[in-house]
Amino acid sequence: MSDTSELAESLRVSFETDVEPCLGSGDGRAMRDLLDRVGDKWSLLIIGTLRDGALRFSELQRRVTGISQRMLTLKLRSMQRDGLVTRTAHAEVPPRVEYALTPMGTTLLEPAIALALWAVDNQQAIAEARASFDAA
Amino acid sequence: MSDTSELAESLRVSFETDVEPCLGSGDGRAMRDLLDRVGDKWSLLIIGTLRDGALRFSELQRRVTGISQRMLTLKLRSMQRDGLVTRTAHAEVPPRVEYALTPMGTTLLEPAIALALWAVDNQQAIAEARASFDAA
DNA sequence: CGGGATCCTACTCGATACTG
DNA sequence: CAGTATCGAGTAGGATCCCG
Repeated sequence: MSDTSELAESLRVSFETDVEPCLGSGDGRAMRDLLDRVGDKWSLLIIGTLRDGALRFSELQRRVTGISQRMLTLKLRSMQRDGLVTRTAHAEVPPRVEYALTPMGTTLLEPAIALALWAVDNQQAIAEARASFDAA
Repeated sequence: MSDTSELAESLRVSFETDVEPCLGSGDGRAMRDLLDRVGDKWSLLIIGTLRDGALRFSELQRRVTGISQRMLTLKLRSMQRDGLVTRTAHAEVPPRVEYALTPMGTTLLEPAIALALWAVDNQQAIAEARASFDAA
């Protein structure tokens, strides 16, 4: 596990000019916008599911366990609007619609994976912290 | 900008065993837990604000623009429970309470910064994608 | 100063039913 | 198959007042 200083050092030049106004103090517009978009229950899971290539609507719904038809529609529409996914409708019977990540959507995959790894690495520590906190 | 394959390659060993069940298909328990914790409107902004060291409650509220007293209290309590921040109350008059990141909270800073940088880098592209989508 | 207790609103999300 | 439409419950989050 590398500590934060390594990354922080490599990012020092851009850190104060770019991150300061968005992650830390101030209004954090960019960060808040991002969280409004993909900080919800499903968006990152959908993006993760699309990482291997295009999928049709029903296949997507089968893989993202528990998502309702409605939410899948809504989230896909929103992500399409933001330029994160493409929607390709094939004029056939029965209809076939495929969704895929755009180049920009793919670049989001990188920090998303980093976050997912953190989640996996620390989920047990968090559970323990929780338990000991609740004991008091 | 590096594409995703570089990181994906360096993480290949753990990717399928660790990320697969959480970011992509399946129930995505770890990822969902993480989003439930820090995927809200304020948590990551608070963590970002604490990156330079301990701050008192009122100072925190002044820096995280727009947060209500209530939400700051709630989020800090939740993050303390999860072992992400520490709360130190000094027995003085007037009372002084300081919050700081735990080591685990600091490690979360790393992927959080990566995400913040992505947000900054892509906010304009997203705004443009939105505009052109709405035009149709 | 650093909260706790309440009240209230707006929006999210799920379930269900219907359609091209 | 891939949606759209509608309803209803739950909840995040803001405003306000009070307390040690």
